[in-house]
Amino acid sequence: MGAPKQKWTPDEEAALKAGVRKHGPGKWRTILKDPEFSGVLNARSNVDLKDKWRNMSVMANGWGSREKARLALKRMNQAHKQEESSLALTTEAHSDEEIAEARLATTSSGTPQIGGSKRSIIRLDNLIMEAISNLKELGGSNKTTIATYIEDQYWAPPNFKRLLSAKLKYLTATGRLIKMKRKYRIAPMPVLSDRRRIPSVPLLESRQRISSRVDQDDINMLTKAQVDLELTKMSMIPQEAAAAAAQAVAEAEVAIAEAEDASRVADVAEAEAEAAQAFAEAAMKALRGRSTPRTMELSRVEVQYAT
DNA sequence: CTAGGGGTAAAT
DNA sequence: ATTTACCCCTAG
Repeated sequence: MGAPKQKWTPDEEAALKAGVRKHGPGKWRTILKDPEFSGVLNARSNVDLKDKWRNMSVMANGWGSREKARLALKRMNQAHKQEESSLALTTEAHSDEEIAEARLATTSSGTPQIGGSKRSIIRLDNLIMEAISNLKELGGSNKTTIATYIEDQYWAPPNFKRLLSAKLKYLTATGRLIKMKRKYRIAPMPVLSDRRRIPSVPLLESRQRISSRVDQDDINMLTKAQVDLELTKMSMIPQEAAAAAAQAVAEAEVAIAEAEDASRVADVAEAEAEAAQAFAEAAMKALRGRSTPRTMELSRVEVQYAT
């Protein structure tokens, strides 16, 4: 019964992801036949692909379709304050007997190991790290290369270049990236385990007594590309995300602009947090418009200076 | 063939 | 105990 097990290799996951990106979710058979992926996925069946995709989605979204069905929701977020006050995200009434709990769980798979209780969100950080390490360029990669990688690997918001710049700058300032000549390399991780011989990493130096808004959950950066999962869940997120993303992106843009202007790294970090969220949300809904009409208007006109 | 609902069992 | 991977089955 059960099955001996056979963990999915990163390659397979990558192939699956790529396949879905190319053919869209649900075309398992097609993906499997695609000579591009058949090499790696020849050991998997179409059903396996489906199941795997399901698992990935569940992880990433928290509500693929399975867990939500009727099983306990255990403990979930609890620190969602006021968030949807600006946009009336009416949970939509699908006129169903089913629970319409299809809201955007700000939870993500990060599993808030930190008591910070900040809204854990997808971080552009990981995307950048992944880009650099995947590019494997000796001496590092420059901004353009990184941008290109991320852009055609995922979906990038219109102001992505700017976000990336701010982000790169921030990462460099905090010592997580090393900038040499025009290239960025990943700094040797200080490691969160024990080991006091921390390399000469300037770590925090620019955050003097920043308000408590910015906390670092950045020490996260796992080896696995968790980001993949995040962006991989692109099923059909409610269009609610469109509006939210549009606004978030706009706000983040403004915030970053201001922060850059004031040369305050800390604020960039904060702005980045929101930008990352916007990025992720936008990515989810834009990656594949399968059943979603492109009616999403990214009106960035309703910017509100809130900070 | 695919989506999903249900399982079992191995890994962690 | 939870996750993860595989299987099975049924309705479209």
